[in-house]
Amino acid sequence: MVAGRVSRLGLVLLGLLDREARAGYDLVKLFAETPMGHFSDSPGAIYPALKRLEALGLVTGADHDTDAGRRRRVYRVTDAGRERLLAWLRQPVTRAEMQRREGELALRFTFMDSRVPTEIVDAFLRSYETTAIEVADDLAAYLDAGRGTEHGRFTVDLGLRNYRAHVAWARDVRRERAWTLVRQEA
Amino acid sequence: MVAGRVSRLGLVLLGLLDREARAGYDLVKLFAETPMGHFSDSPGAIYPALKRLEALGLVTGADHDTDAGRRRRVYRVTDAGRERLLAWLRQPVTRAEMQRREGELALRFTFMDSRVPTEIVDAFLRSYETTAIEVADDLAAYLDAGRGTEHGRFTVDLGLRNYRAHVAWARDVRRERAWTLVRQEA
DNA sequence: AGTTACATGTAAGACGTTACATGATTCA
DNA sequence: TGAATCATGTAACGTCTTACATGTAACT
Repeated sequence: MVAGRVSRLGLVLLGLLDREARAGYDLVKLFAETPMGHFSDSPGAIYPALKRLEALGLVTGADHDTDAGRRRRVYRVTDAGRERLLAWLRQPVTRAEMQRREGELALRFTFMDSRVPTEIVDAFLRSYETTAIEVADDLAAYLDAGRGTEHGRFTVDLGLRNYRAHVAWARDVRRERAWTLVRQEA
Repeated sequence: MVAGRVSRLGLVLLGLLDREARAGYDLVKLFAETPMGHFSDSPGAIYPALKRLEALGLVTGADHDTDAGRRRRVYRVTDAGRERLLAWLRQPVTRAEMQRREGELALRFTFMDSRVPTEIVDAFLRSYETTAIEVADDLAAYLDAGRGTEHGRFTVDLGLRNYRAHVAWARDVRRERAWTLVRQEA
């Protein structure tokens, strides 16, 4: 295990690079275009993040000269980087994480493709669903208790609706996965 | 208008202090207990933020000695602070804001209590609903276009469900507001 | 007497935002 | 030739996180 923290942006970059080797500029464009968990599409964030990943030995950058002599530094994930990425994906779903950083969990799911063992994905979705249920129950209890201001309660209600959507999502994805697994076996 | 940026945490503190004068410790506890848009309940964030607000002249802190000689620095919002808070609440709802910082908008609604003119609250909810519809439509279009990986599409689907919940929420809140207004007139 | 809760703060470090700088290439 | 795009970076700045420090008061 490599020492040193990796920021959320770093982990996302790791996930993207694991799929396909890319240059920093490609990633900048990618963030600007895709409607994902909204990250800084600013080079001032991405280039330093890539350098940090390289310093930790999680990615390696190689200067490729394109057809036209333009320099491009293409990064690819190392074995240690792949390990680190998997460690991130494998992390259990906690309430703290779900409440603190909405979207980071979904992001993890995004990177759980064919390389990740099915059991890990299943475990993720199961714990995602149960955790979302817990959080939703908490919010519902808060509303039942009748605390907070009127608008504060409305805001909590919005959170509650969101978590219910999370629950339904996890359930639906699991269902769809079960369905495709059955089809594959047939 | 006071110059100088105010962080999101700063704005939240401003909103809370506008309601009721409090000491830093009260705010620390508040964040630790309430299930709101998840902020750092760490003193290392809150105390400096209060000092920044004070330096900008948006709040004033006064040392009160409690019954028992324990020192407590109680902060209250100044006129300039109230102005700044209102300016924040009045800001139009933009797509960028909705996509970048989920929850900040809901936070704004939380602080729109009786002091805020009804028209502003109505305008907020209306633009909130239309903006959420726009964003949801975008995500739906992305899914229709069939781009992205399988799991990436699932993640976008989660986002879509969330935005649909936002739309429904805004609609319901508006409806309920209309209802209570009718009751008040009767 | 020792632990918990009250209450305020500082210091180090990491990270992201914004803005700027640089230079090559392609296209009008 | 000039503008837009490609492509990589740096510097300043503010803010949050984590961890630590300090001291009082209440409870057991």
